[in-house]
Amino acid sequence: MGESGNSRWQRKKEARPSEILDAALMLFVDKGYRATKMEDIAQAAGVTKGTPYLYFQNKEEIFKAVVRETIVARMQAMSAQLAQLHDASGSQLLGMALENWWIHIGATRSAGLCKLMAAEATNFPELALFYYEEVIRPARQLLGHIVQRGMDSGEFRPANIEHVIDMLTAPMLMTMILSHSFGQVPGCCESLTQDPLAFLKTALQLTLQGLQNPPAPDTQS
Amino acid sequence: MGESGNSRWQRKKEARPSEILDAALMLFVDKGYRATKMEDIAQAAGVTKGTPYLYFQNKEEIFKAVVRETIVARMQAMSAQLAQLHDASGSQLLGMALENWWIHIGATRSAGLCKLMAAEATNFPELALFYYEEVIRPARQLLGHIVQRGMDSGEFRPANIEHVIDMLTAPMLMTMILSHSFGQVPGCCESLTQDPLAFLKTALQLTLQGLQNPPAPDTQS
DNA sequence: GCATTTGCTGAATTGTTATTTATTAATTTG
DNA sequence: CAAATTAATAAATAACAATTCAGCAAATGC
Repeated sequence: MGESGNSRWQRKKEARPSEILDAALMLFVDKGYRATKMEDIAQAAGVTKGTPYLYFQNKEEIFKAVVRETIVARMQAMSAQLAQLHDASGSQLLGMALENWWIHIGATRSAGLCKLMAAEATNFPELALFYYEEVIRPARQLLGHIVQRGMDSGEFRPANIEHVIDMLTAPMLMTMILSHSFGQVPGCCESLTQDPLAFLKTALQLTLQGLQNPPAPDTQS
Repeated sequence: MGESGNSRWQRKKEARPSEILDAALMLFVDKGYRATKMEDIAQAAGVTKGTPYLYFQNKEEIFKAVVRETIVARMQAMSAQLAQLHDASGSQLLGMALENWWIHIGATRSAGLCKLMAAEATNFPELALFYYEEVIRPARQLLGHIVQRGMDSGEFRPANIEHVIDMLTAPMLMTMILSHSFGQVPGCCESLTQDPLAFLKTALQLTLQGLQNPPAPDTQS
């Protein structure tokens, strides 16, 4: 098997797609969708310009494949895992859901894809729709089910479900977005939470505290 | 004075800069920084490609001017206004600060600039630094002072100031970002808060409730 | 080894866009 | 009203980047 520098290239039909997707993930997270050049992806994957087009229709399909292989796959695993726990309380389930999201997505490269989509949704509406259907809707649905069941069982007091989902979601989203935007720029770092997980836990506690049944009359109907 | 269609163009040395900035604001909010073409700005301002270069060095300077004329100017006004109120409680001040931000920035086109900066910070680090110094740092400092004073006076219990700022900020940021990303894409709208101000008020109540002095031991030191 | 297949290359094509600058024409001035 | 001034134009420049495709060379089979 030829070493690097020996023959001009290697034939690797099987390995190419995942090599290309790995390279693409890295670059998309680093530079965003538009700013990532096909040639850069090719080079990072150890091939030349034309090769990615032998395995994927175009840049857009590469992006979709990356999202499927990372975020969608992990979401499904998390979802299945939570579905097992029929005896856990709503608070416990929400805590697990958010902590899992943080561990498997928020704290990984994939979080960069979440930021990327918020960043470029308007310029690439087809990608936005894809991401909405595959990621945002299922994720919100999962949280919504947990909250709804908690309200039905009397664990949580009645409240606007969408607002509750937004509240559970906002700290996570902000953390993912900031750490992949200003957090990457030298000189802007001061404003970044040094310990994201601690912040997320605090935020969750606060929201759950306000959601618990007895207290004050404030959340919308 | 020639009407439109009469002579090929009008000379308006005084009015040009603001016409150009108005057009630029609209387009930046709509398409983002990179995707906004100088020629589009020119056309929207009723001039041709070359003209903006007579009044501004380049695209970057146009963007900075837009941010100064909108967000920075309004922040200074809000800041000055809050500085007057020496008798208000911390909760009141925070409520006013966030509601003002929503009214004067969050609910206006300017919110699109906030989203834009989060979106493109990594590709345009110089702009990111400018925005950080002119907007993010002052805004966080203002909130930080209010929270600090509230903690000193005993109104708020001790907590990690940066975390509190993040918590106050996250719902606002998320609302501004989502409404200018997925919120603009037909088909993604379902997930958007229909009544952002109601959501923001709910979120603030919840955070203040957790910050008030007596209760449970949860926020970090 | 030789012929065939096919993974891969890289030059060419097509399209985009920030910025410069020579030129044009509205306005001003004397 | 004819110079002089200068706001504005628009063509040219200089990149850059997605995608295509004719041809090359690594595998494979015989």
